[in-house]
Amino acid sequence: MQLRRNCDTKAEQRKAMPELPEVETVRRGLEPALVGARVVGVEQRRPDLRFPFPERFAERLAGRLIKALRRRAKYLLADLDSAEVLVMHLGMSGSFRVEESARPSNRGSHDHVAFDLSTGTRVTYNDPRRFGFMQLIAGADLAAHPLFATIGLEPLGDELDGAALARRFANKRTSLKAALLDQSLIAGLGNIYVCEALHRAGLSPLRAASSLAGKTGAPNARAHGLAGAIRDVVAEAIAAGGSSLRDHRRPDGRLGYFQHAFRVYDREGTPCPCCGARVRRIVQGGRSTFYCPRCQK
DNA sequence: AGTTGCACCTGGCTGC
DNA sequence: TGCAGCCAGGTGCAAC
Repeated sequence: MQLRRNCDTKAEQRKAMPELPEVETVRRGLEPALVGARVVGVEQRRPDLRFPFPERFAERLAGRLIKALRRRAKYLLADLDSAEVLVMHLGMSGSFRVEESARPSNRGSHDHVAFDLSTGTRVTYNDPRRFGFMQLIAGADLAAHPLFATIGLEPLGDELDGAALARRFANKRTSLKAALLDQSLIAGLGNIYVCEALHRAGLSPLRAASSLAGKTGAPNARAHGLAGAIRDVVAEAIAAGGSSLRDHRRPDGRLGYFQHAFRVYDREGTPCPCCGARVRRIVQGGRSTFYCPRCQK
């Protein structure tokens, strides 16, 4: 099954970071395989990823029923019948592969964990850069856990609107770009979707985060526009199957490929699709920012 | 306290 | 052709 099509831009060939839409796509792909299944075996091939695996990781998972698979920000949360939650983060290059246990493909050099399920399915986690990690956390402690206690608004659903955005960004001295990347303000956005949302909203990444509210603190048109742009960009990417490109496979084992063109991300020097001006690349906080200097003010 | 910058890690690309 | 060196990025933590 080959889903790769011709790639025409550098971005499509090269970039594939699991931001919220990609993680949600992975969740939806893994859900049918995991939920309702029991873990019958865990093959853990190294002691750590970004962080060490939890103590007695395989032992604590063995025999457990997976009751649900949720997502919070960029985290996948598998609810177990032991009242623990398996928390998984894909880092920058993590991916899952689903196949039959009886006929597993050759072990990849970066296959770090494999879960064998009661259904005869094997789910393998692969992560070349090992920026991902897994944790086991008691369900009752999840909300207060340091990983989740300070996480910001979900861009999906109805909690993110202009007022919430303006409130969160009020008094921030930093740039819109940096504020949008801050997971404690808005959850799940990474470099790609921040660039895209700002372009869509027509706002400069250099603009002060605090400029989304008027003197009274009320959200202005920029706040409403940006909130809408974030929701739209994320929803469209999920609908398109996540912008999962080369080093990010969909959990069914296929290359996650889809029709999705970034308007500015990694398109330095190419014409802005809105006005034709050349897309500019700058560095903010050590990260590339791509934007249109004419459309985005 | 709020903000900035670096380390972690590896594959892929660029330039010699 | 081969190889060294740089770049990408999410997160946590150290340093201003």
